[in-house]
Amino acid sequence: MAAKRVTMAEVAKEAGVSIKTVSNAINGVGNVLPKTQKKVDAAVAKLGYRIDTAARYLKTRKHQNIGLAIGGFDSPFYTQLLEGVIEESTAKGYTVTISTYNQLEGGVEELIREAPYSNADGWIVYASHPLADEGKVLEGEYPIVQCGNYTAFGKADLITLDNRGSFRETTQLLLDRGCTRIAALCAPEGITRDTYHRKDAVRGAAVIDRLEGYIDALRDNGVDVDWSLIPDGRRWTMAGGASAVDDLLGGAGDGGAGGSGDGARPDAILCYNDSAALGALYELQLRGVSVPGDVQVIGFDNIAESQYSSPSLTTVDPMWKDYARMCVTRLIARINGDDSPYATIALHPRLVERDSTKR
Amino acid sequence: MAAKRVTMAEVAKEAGVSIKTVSNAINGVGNVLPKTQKKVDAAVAKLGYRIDTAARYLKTRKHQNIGLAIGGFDSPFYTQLLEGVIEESTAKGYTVTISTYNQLEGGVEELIREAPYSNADGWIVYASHPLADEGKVLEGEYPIVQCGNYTAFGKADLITLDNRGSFRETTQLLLDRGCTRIAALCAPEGITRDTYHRKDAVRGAAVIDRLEGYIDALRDNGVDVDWSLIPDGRRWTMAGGASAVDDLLGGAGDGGAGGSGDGARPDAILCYNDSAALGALYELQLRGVSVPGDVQVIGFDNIAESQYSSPSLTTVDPMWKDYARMCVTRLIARINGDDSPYATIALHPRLVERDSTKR
DNA sequence: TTGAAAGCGCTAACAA
DNA sequence: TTGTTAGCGCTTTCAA
Repeated sequence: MAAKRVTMAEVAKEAGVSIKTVSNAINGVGNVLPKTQKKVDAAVAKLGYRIDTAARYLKTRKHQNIGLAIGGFDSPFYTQLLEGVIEESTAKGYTVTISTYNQLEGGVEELIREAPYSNADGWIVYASHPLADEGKVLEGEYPIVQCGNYTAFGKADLITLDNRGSFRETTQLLLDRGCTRIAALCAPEGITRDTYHRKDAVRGAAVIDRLEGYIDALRDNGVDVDWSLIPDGRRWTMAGGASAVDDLLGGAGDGGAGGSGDGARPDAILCYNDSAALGALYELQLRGVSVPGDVQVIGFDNIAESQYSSPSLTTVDPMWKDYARMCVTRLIARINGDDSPYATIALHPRLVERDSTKR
Repeated sequence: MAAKRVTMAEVAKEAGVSIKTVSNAINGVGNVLPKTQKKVDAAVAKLGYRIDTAARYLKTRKHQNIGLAIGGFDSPFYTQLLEGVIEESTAKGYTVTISTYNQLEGGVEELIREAPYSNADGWIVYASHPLADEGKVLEGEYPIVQCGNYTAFGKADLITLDNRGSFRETTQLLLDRGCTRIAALCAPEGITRDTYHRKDAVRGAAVIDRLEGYIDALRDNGVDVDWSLIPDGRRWTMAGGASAVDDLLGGAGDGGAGGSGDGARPDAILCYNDSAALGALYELQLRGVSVPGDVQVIGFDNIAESQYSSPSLTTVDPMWKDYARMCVTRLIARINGDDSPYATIALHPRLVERDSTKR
């Protein structure tokens, strides 16, 4: 169980130098003569010495470990964030502790409050909703980097995605290619022509941002928003996407409510995620609608399945690895004393063009 | 950055007792008079004291942290394992360190070799292939619990899934319901009627085990194995499942090699995972084959999408939470000195019946 | 039942 | 450039 047996003292004895010299040699601190370094290195190798990080912490107050907090694992995105965080942290000499807050009574806030007592030098916190009390819990000297689609109230660095800009660009691309009836799947529950002005009441910020980007582009181009092309309240799943298409094309749904379908058929469908897009693809083909011939389809997320669908799905890659890398870089800077003003960093996703859109 | 400011000494002073007493009171060790306990509790609350686990480790050699090692995040299964491990560990007062070994030059073995020098009291290692050197790296006194579909060579506890038994039972169920032509999707690359006897050369143990369970059941019932019902070498993806169905029904494939389709159409399709099953479902319906009317379909994994497909997918739930719980329980026992003989624990999955099979 | 003091493995002043 | 020494915050003998 106990694993660290060889101590610095033993290495020092073996090398015939003092403990301090061993410490210096190992940490590359101060000036150590090449021969001394060699003697130490040899002793370390011979004895199989490994530094005891917990003992080192007692003096340095640094664990060389960073924490990642997420709600749970309900979105495939978490996995990618985690993967990126592990890679980047490992590369920078940090280990990773992971914790979920969905089952905690106090939620994220409780986790953040407990963070200083963990064995992590700082935490990356993915917030799945705005923090309570205007992010009061972020105040303090403990390094926290927040990420996700909600504000950090200027009380911590925030890594986020440019959802709005991304959807605006994607919509613009379709417009540039001559599409005139671009559908957007799907608006949050209850968001329709009549309720759009009350959108602030909706908590799913990413959805709203994406919808706004879509609307921005239409308006930029003098195109009126046709709300019959924006079905609301579907889940972002294959079934949700399929049911929305069902609505748009005016057929009997397989689970969704009856739809409108008052206008002509859309010539493009912009989806809030890939699952919905795959469901849309499925439903379109079931009805004999050609993709991309009759309708072009674009997803968001670039999940693995999207490149194997038929036709393969054009989608927006959020570049989670870069996202994760940014979180880690920012956090480590803070851990090392960076006290520059907190910043919001909105990463811009990249379009991955495949067969579901025309060339 | 440094977070732990209040020390035991301060608590002792505040409570008017000695450090030893505070230690005893906090850890529930020895006999502490109720009044003394109260005084200490009050001081702890007043000062906001939190024990410094790193300092405690110096004496106890226990980090109260367990490590989880996986290759990467290429399978949704990893996420579920991780989630279960976090829940169970947290419940037992352990934090979780996570590490991936796919990018390590030395692979799992390297990670296991380094494990004793980490800040974890033991590691749960998911092996995605048999360990080199007959698991030699497992020898030593450091607690490791292996999990996954490969042997631990009797050198560590192994948590695994009863893949063979599960497929046998599922096949039996279909037989009991009168199915006579049950297809199995998909055999590993190169495993056919002619090469089956050489199956030991194949490294994907889970696949072979599942295939054998299927064959077991057929033989138990005196049914000959019809290899035209066992397409080989597909990826376990939607596309792979679709292409296999394409083969079985004798059409032009969308990526797979040309198939046989020499016999009558299958009346049931048993899939090695849900993704393939969903692809099969898709392809069957595209061809106007009714599910479950003409063909019953069963998946494996119980991924989220499977309950939203149409028809909803009958599948086998590996019960990852229980699996994870078992890993943690076993590891903590070992950490606490359990030195009973190493055991292999094969968990039995549970059938989740939905609409893709008849009632 | 509680206290005093030593020491876990390491780093960092301070000396030499 | 290297050695000596004093702790970091905790647990744990050994006494009281």
